[in-house]
Amino acid sequence: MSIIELIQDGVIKAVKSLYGADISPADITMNSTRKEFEGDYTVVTFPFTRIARKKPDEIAEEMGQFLVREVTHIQQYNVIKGFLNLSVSDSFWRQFLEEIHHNEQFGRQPANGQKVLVEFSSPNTNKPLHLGHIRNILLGWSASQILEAAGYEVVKVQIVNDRGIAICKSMLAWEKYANGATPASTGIKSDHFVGDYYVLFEQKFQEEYKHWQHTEKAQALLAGWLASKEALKAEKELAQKRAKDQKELDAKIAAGTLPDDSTLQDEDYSLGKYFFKGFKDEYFNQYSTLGAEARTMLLRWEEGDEPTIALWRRMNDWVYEGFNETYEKLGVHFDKLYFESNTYLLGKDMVEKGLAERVFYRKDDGSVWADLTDAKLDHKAVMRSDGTSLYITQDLGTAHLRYEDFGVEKMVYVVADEQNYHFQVLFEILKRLKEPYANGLHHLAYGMVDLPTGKMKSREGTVVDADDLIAEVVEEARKNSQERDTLSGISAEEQNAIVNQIALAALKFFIIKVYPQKRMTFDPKESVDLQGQTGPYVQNAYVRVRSVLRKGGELDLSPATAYEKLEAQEREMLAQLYAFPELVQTAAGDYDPSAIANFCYDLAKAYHRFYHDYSILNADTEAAKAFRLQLSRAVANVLKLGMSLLGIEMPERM
RNA sequence: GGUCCCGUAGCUCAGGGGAUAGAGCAUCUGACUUCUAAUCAGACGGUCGCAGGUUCGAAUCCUGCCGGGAUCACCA
Repeated sequence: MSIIELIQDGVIKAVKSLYGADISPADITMNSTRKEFEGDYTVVTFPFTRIARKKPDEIAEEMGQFLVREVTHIQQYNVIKGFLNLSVSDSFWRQFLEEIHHNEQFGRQPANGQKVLVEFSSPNTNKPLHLGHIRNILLGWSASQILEAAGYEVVKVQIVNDRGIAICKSMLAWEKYANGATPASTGIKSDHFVGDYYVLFEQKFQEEYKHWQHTEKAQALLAGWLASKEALKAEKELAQKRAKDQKELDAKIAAGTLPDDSTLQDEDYSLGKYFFKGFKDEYFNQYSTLGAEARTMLLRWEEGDEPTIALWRRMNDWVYEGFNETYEKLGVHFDKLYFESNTYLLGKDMVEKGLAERVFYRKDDGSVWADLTDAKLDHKAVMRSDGTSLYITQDLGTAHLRYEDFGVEKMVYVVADEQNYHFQVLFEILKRLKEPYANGLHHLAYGMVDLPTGKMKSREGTVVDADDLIAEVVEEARKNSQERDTLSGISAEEQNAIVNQIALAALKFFIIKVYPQKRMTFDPKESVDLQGQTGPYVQNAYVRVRSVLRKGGELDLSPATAYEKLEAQEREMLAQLYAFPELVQTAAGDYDPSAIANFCYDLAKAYHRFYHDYSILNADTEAAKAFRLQLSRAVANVLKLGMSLLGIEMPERM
């Protein structure tokens, strides 16, 4: 039994013995004692006033006496305004520390025999990875590590969107404009190389589109639209948008972030522009030459045309090579990759099964639907009238395939919160199809990443590239490292490795510490901070321990048993360490890496303060010295494991 | 418009029924002959979006409103 359970048990007995009532652990409010008061755990006695018909202070007093008498490890108590603060005996903490200080895996739970699959990253192959992918990857990796620590067997996968019109655009642009250039011939990182051709396609297409807008055909279409009701609606919408933009601009000027003579002049609120913006897809599909060529290429790909497939393979391989470099820099890897080119036709047998079991119905036009209105969702199409698959059809099939591949009872999808509805629908359908893993599905949704200047928009070129960002934090860490001379004694190679560890700790911690479901603002300047509530701050606590342990050498730690009176700061850290295993379980249950990040920070903070206030190697007694070395080691172990659950490595020095 | 997520210090975020709401950044002030100062201590900074309700007790739970975002395709 844990000390917390012992106390709860004691409280239940106390209530029974003192007031003759039966309560359950759920009726007890217990927290760790606030720093400003003496004690380790606090029982709130207000809820018992009704049962005892006494004042909180009286209850606390009686209960405190009872617990000290009846619960072995409760040494003393004090009462403040109805709060019963309990102190755990020094010997309990000493024994706890004795048990864990040498255990580098303390906090890791034994295998629970369950298997979980985690899907994350899941990029498209037409563009390099960006900041949004980084949040996804870090959350996915971290969630995987946490689940593993909580006892699950974890399978890490991604689904790669390697097919479709987007990659065809890159392929076409490369074929038309590259003159045989390759990543090797240009020296450009290979996924960026492919992305450049995607961008080039969009440029050429825009040029073509602009040109077309002046043709008679285009002007006639515009004139027709201008006479329609939609144009009236659009006019209102534009007027509203203009007013809103003006208000924002005024606010910025008032705040002094923009010069007083700023205007909205550059913005085009004309109806013509509005129309052609909305008409873009139709133009692409019906009028554009480049659009026709790209669609032809997709058709050829679907027919299995050899040269097209060869080009597709070649360009996708470039992309994977580039992605792998980025994954390696981030320190993540996958157990299996699923490719949409293999899975996009899956799910049709599940549609059949669903029809047979009346989970789906067929409309007159042949399309197949699920009626989810009784689950407060809508009707959802799962197959087109021409018998082809939809996105969700593929997801149904892929889920089933994964179950066949791995026999998992849980599946976690790390996907941005814009797809919340999609996953509600997907999970509901899988439940109705009675898939065996249907109750173990979870969508780990996370909010978009904004920049201090606003949303990332590819059209405006404000997307933060993953590789650039990593390079930037490494550079910052290098500069900082050079300003100190702490690494002068070691090889350049080791220095590099450490600088990398520090840089990535800064970046990763900055992102993971935020609760996943929250939209977050990513300030590049703050993300490279190495001080304060940051990854390097936590690393530094670890490094301090390592340094002390190096200096301490092979000391005999057995005198620790003679350490008599623990300091408040020591007890605080012990209580933190004590809570770690349960935190791992909670974080796994909530799929919440930010909880681990915040814990690591709090523990590091407590250690930094302790380190400043007390001497370890020069402690007054051998007992204190041995005890503090044990404590330091335990803290280091937990920090190292905790941070590893976030995908962050700990350097030995920094 | 329906549904979902978010609103806490100037900024970035913790806390998710209990004590006087906490950190970091920024600003200011102190602490390195002593285990790594990537550290520590202090000052400054709050109508926890607003209004009701439940409760001995609400930043936390409920309802309504306001603000921000997402989503509501035989797209992915």
